Amino acid sequence: MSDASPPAVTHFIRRIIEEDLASRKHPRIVTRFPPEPNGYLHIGHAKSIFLNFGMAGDFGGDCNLRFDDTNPEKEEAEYAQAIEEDVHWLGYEWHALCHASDYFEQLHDYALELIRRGHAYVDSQDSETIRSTRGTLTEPGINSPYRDRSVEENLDLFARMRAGEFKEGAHVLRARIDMGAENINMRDPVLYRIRHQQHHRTGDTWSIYPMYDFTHCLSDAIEGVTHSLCTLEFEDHRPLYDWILDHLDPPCHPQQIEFSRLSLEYTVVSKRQLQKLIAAGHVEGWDDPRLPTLRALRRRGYTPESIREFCRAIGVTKKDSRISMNVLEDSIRDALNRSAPRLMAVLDPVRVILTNYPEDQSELLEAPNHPQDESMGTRQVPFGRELYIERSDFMEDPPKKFFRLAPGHEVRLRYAYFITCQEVERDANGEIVALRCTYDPETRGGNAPDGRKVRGTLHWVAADSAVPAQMRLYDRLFKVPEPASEPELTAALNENSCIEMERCLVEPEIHELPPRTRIQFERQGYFCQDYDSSPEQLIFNRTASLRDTWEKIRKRD
RNA sequence: UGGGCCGUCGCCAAGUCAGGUUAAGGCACGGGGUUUUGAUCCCCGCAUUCGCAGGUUCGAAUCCUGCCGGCCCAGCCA
Repeated sequence: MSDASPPAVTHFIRRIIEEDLASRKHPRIVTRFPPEPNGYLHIGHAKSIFLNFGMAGDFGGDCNLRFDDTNPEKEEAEYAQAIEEDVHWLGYEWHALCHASDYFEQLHDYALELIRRGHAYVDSQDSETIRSTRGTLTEPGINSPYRDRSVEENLDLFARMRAGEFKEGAHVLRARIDMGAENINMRDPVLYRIRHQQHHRTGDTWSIYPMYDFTHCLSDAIEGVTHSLCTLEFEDHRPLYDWILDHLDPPCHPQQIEFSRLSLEYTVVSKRQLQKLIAAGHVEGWDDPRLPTLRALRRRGYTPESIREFCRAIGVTKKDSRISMNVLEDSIRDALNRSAPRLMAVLDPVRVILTNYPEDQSELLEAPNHPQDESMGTRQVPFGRELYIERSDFMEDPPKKFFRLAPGHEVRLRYAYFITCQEVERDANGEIVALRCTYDPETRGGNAPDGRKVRGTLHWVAADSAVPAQMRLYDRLFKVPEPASEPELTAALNENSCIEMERCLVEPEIHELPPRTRIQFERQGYFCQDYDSSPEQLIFNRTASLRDTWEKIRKRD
């Protein structure tokens, strides 16, 4: 239980920054996390947040949160709000909260300058024509007939585009680069398009909106970003990023560096696919605990530090990769093992009657709240003649390696007594309704004075004080590691991704803990109360199960 | 088939730019120990080999050449 923070992981971006600082290329670094406010953040965004904010933090620089809000038809203030919350929840504070839309006027000035320098022109072809004249991967494009308009005409047309004189699609502003470029992004890319749409921040003041490529590099430059970190698919855009900055006089020329995006096994992160699952009712919403969105992980019980640890563990490279769920699970188990107080809860109860325990007697037994951390204190657990244990902890005809309860077997009830099963009671259908057991009064607390050992220790709750609860046991959403490449996404869904246990029982101590406390129900896993939970109707989400070696052995044999 | 990028253990990933003896670490897996959670924790094992084939060199995962495999790009999306 050391609290030494894990060593910083070295990677190529960290090394570039170290070199730039050492060479005094930059006295200090500035990064930015630039989401488009058109959806909720997910675990993939966490990697980028961790990288951008992490590098700034590690080197004493700044990281801005910048909304890349250049497309009014897809963006909403609601998403921006949620993104701010999620970044904060992950544990980060931005240096400045920025919006690309804050730069619309400056961007427009830069566009004017590009036109004056003869590097941009207004094209009046329709989008269909622009597409068909762009060429293909192997053939060059052909010049627009409007490519050689005079600067004056371009300026006039662009001004009228801004003034809203034209309908959408009538004209666009294009960079004048090279229709024969091998890199398709350099074939006179569109810089501005006409959109008569309400923008969530600028309202109807603009009827032209800048494209990503024009906006991003200049926004970075305006903010003094030194290292513009983005994912691999923008690699082909870097020449354009540099071209725009090289053909204007921006305050600085940031360096774009690309890294591979995160993909996780057994899940999907694309907005389109998540939306589909929600719309079809396969999950409850954007914060359904089975989803990889940050809101969902939070609801499920993941801690911000466990997600940061996950991001640290996976590293940063340019290699396409798919991370195993085990890594995510390991990070939350590690965090919660250290911090979660322990309690007992029985998910699928079977009654136990201690035939030799006095009627109407009860007592309180002391139990530590954490087996390795005494500072977490102890609690009193009520015990009595009638108890409940886990149905799966009893087998009438057990295999040899089963050292839980069985007829004639003696086991320990954790922090309580040794008990021995004497009799099995069944109802008319043959269902087990109760186990009649005897207890050994000499073993109070869980140790036998004569030194005899038992192999099994079971969790339990007392019948008259246990608190009813519902538990939701989550598992991977899909049954295949790469659902996104499945022909039919929904066919790959794991039908057991959420198992609701309705008749669970929790020891009464639960009422002493704050509702969002992440706890370990011993031998079961880590849980926390769901948003739907109330003191009258407790509902728990299982964040992660415990490692289960017995289950592994059982399956193997 | 144009351009860009990538290939080190089942999954991640150091190391590659400035070649130097037996290729970090994590997850997973296997074995053992401690244990009142079959949890945790601790120990041990886990790539004679770095996509493949040649070449340079006293010496190559690192340099050169040629292959093979994978990802991305033809939105007035980001």
